[in-house]
Amino acid sequence: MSGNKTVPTMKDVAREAGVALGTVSKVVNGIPVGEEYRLRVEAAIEKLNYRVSSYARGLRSSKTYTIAVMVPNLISPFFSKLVDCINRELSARKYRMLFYATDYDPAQEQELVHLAEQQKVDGIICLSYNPHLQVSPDVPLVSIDRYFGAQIPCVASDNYGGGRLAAEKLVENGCKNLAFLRIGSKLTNEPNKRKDGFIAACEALEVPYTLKIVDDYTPYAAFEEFLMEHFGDGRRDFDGIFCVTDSLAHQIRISLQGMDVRVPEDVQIIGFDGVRHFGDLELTCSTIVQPLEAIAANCVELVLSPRGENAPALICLPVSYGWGGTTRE
Amino acid sequence: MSGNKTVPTMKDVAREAGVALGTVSKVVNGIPVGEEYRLRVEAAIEKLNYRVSSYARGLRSSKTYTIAVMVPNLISPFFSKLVDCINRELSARKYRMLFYATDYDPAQEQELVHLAEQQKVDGIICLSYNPHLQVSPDVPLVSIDRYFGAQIPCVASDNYGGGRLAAEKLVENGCKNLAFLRIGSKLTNEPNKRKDGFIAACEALEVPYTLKIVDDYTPYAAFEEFLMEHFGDGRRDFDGIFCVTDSLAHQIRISLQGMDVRVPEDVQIIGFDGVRHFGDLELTCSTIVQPLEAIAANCVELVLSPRGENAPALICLPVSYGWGGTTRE
DNA sequence: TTGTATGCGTTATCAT
DNA sequence: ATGATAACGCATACAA
Repeated sequence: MSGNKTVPTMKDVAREAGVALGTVSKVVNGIPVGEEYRLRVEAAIEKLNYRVSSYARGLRSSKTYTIAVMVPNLISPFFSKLVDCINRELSARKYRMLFYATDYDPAQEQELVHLAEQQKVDGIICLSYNPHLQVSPDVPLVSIDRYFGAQIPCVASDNYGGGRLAAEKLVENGCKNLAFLRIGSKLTNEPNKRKDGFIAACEALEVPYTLKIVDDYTPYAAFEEFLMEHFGDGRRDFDGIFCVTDSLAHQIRISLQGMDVRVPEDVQIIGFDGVRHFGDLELTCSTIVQPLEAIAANCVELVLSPRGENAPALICLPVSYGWGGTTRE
Repeated sequence: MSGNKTVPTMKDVAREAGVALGTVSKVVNGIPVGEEYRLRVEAAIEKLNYRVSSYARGLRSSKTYTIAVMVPNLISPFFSKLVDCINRELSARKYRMLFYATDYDPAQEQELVHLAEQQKVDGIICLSYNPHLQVSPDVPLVSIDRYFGAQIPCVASDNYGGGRLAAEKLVENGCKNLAFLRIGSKLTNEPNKRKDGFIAACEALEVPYTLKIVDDYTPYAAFEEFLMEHFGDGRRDFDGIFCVTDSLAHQIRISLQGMDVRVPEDVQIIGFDGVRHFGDLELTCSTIVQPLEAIAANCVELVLSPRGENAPALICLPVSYGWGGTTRE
């Protein structure tokens, strides 16, 4: 016992094992070394309970095994499950996750990117709402759901296909008059394509449709009015509604039930995301399910792989329909 | 332009500003320095877009402004909201969050503690299911919901009071026959006190009660059987049920409705946690709400404050009742 | 194959 | 108040 109560360093291990510093480093990094030496070093490491300092290592080799992950928050079940999946994917590869929440604030997003750079992470995975995000070219960045340009890979669900699928399912279930309800950022991002796909399918199927689209700052009451207008006094203007998210679908369903409109008997509703009650129970509504595991896997794969020349600029992953009680069948 | 494409270092800033290295360091760290010099340094920092390397800083001063946070997963809305709150609290203090999910695996929890130590974090906040967690004494650790002993501060809700409150509310709402349903780890942890408080209140109020307690590995079907036994064939053995979590309350409600038992007309249900639909909409059931913001604030406060002699060993935070549709009133 | 020495970017301790 | 210099713990090129 040295009697010194400081945390052991590589030098301590070397002294304990009676070998040179470099030898310890090699053992720690899995570089071949004499069997005899290796055992001595391993024993010393065990005895001293030694751990490499990732700060010293990061300083020296600027490889930190850390990825920064940035989403608006962890309260929304969609985001939190996404981060959960990314974390699993990173853990499996022995990477650590530095987490940042942005609260949809572009300035904070920018700030966090800087923080992440300062932290010298090996890469950044972000779901950003800042269209002008400035990112230093020497830290790999992968974007989810927002296309920044060819130099920044973007991973997203097949939002367009999801919109089509929603319309097709509703029609297949007998709907004759459809509506698309959307609340969210006006910025061009991948989820906007949900509407495009929906419209395309409606037109292909020659089914009439109505759009109700409002921005983030519009109170939900705008939808209440819309519903009152089309379902008040026994009116049943629509028999199929596609909502841009499961969250909106949930709220619409509550509102309709408050108006004595039956779901799914009078109106069928399809949401988007695939959110489940308590994260892993039933779907909260019939929905277009986003493949979160696949999205996460692709993000991690992209952010860790050296930015090859032939790196894809946009990866679009297939969605699927999931029944959750708000449609027939 | 130096033409050098490497990231700028403090030395570069010093050269650019025509001052010494130490001066730059002082400016960066807010240590008083001549006005003239400060401006020159700040200009150089701006021009070169310089960022301190937290790895070099961590190596030198072993202060990393990073806290490791460890919970079983981010899928459960309770955990994800908890982590969201902790993250907010850390961000406000300019701390970063290193996130780890454990999947309830004790071995993995231990592994992650080691990783966190290696990472040389300034502290660890964890919600652990490993009763034998070994943690090095020189990294501050704060535990949520599990009391490890006087040397490790624990932050928890007033689970006992919550159990009492649940029973009292049910009785206040007219219930005559209560049941407590629990699924979860058998390990002694703070949430176990929910049952104790419930029982205490039932006995004080002289209301009959029944317990149905199973462990994590029991399939949910055990509860189906229990319900069939007490509510099948028109039986109504209980008119008030206290479930150990909102998640269980949700499942019980679904099962009961499938048996044509009306909630809350025939049976009132109270859960525990305060989980909301989509994180911020209505409560998923009538429930005992845990003060997550307060829990997070206390954890962060404790983990960052030097382990004083008079540091509390257990902080118990008040819960409240929230109506969520599964009780009358 | 093993040991030695240098430097990564900072901070802190000295002289100046 | 400012400038030079020595660590911090590790990886690696180089010498033995």
